[in-house]
Amino acid sequence: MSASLKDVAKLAGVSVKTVSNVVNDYRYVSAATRARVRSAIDELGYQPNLTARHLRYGRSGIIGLALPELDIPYFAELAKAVIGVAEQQSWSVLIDQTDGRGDRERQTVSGPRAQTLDGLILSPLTLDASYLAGLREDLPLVLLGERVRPGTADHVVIDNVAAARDATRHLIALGRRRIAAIGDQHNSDAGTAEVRLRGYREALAEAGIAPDPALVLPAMSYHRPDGAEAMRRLLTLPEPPDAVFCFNDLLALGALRTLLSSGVRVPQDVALAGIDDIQDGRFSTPTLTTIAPDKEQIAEAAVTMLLERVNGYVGPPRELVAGHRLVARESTVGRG
Amino acid sequence: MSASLKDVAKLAGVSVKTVSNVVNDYRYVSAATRARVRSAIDELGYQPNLTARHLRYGRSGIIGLALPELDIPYFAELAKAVIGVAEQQSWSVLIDQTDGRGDRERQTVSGPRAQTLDGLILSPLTLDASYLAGLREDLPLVLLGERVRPGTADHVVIDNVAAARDATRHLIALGRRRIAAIGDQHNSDAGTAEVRLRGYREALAEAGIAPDPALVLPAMSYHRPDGAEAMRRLLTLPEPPDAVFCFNDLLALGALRTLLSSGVRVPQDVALAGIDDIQDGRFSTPTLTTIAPDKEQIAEAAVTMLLERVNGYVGPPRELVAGHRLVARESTVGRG
DNA sequence: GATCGGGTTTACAACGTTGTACATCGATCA
DNA sequence: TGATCGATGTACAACGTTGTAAACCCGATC
Repeated sequence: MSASLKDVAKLAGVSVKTVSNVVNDYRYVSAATRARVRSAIDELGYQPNLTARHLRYGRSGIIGLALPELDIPYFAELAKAVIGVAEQQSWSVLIDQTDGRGDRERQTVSGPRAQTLDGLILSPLTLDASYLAGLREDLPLVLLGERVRPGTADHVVIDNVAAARDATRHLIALGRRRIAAIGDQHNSDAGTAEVRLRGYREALAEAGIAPDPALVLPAMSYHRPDGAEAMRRLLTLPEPPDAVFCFNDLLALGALRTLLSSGVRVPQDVALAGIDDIQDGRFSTPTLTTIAPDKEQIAEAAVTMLLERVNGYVGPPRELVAGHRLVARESTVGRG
Repeated sequence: MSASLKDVAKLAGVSVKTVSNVVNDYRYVSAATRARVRSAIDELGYQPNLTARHLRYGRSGIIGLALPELDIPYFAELAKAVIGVAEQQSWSVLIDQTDGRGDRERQTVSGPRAQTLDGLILSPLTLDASYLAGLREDLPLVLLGERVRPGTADHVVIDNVAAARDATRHLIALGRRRIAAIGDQHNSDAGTAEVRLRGYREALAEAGIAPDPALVLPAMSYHRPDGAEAMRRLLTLPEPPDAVFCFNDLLALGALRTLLSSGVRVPQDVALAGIDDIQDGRFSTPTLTTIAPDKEQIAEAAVTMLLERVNGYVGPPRELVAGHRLVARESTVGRG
């Protein structure tokens, strides 16, 4: 058992509250008393019991971070950043993995575990409207990503239309004309897939390239095997693409695997670009051209907005658009 | 504010304790009362306040997982598994990133944040003896990995000597004779590096291959750039290796990058193997031969051992050796 | 008809903390 | 000299929960 205020008080011969006052640097404690209490604290190795504090304050000091899976590099890197930022402000982060399943996501936001949280940063995959219904109505919430109707909660995004457009423009600028897209998803509207698809189409339109529906491939999820599979199908087309834009880097790495093991040269035969700038893409061969979202900024903004809400800020839902930039690597421009 | 027992009690016209009894399925509550309380609970949407419970019980329901960095795939995959197992038993996991720095690790185990934890799973990089001194002496602890003198706490490992030996044997069986090792670390004794180096040497000795010190390269840390850099140096040797065993997969992926961008063929010119079986290695080109530790088993064992301690088990420190197996892929055996 | 016993319910205290209100004290001021 | 003031310290209650012990009620027992 660790020492409590009571133990310290007894040892120092003062009241419990006085010890509490010392611990909290309350102004009106005489130097003598303070010294006596301090030494008692040291002697007993007292550390305040955070659980009791949290009960008293009606807060837990813990925010939740709900994301699909930690072994997806983008989310791992994001989690790292979020934890880092939160830690700087003495907040702890509890990670919940939703597996991208709607029921798990709902449970996360409404289950008893959510009860302990002072706020939640949610990076949903399947978020629909019914979702927010289950919410503790007083739980501060920040949403990450695009799959949300604006106006439901604070959220942090990147401009996915622009990101996809930038990537596609880059491929066009290289002289490619048959540009495929991997990562379409039919079921979800207003999802990431839709906006990235829009950006892709806009870039094609700008360049006066007629869109070919056969070049737009769906992906069940956004993992490497999905990209590999989609690429296999693209290679069977009578007229295969000369460039592929994948809606995230994992899909691109999967596609890359298929290309290389099929003897297709990248980027000579097919140029390849993704989104996320995960670390793997910096060490693949060829290295992967990608759109790099500013993850630090995203994490920083998410935590900041959330803590503002936790601290009582009220106001209409806010949206922050974090920056992104094109990082051209070997998979499109070859070896410099 | 969410409803408390008191609110429910008032609505149902019973005492607070009776509501508590209903919530906890206490035996002696009449059917009528129970029904009345239940409906009051539903009406108010009552959910127990876990913070208060934890205070009452002297527990937080939260275990810590301290690891170097989440963006290292091995740790991300491990974290995923640990969180999954803990969740099944209704425990929450709080992740702490130590960055592999000793001071951060020490802070993790002794700082105020540790105060809230019921137990800690620690995967240290620089753990030394002074480390455990700062520990809350009553904090249940499970250590992961090898960098620990046995006898200090429960810990879960794989047989790193055997793992390294298996990988090296595999390279030898392919007919390679100049086998390099990347990942040596001088400063730490009894660390992962040392045991893996030992396994490597044992396998060489078995095969009657004279060890060449020039083929053993250190790595500052175990990230991709370290592997890439070490490989660069190996390639400058008058007699470069025909195989490389890296002490983890990230080093191997870094080395692979260097090899391929130098025009060296893998595995024809140089065969390559790592340890960890991270997902990247299944989609690199060539795919990466590796030693796969049973991460599920590790996570399962760590959580189980920890919760046993939390639940009062006392006894001498235990050690569990989790399984591992060789996964031969293209980087050694080429394309099947 | 008083006693017993078991089911059922309740009041109270406690986990460790801090806000509020009040008590105490010495010094200052009219 | 007595009132006032600020500095310092304290007792108490409360956050929401549950263990303990005791109270209550009813039917069965003697």
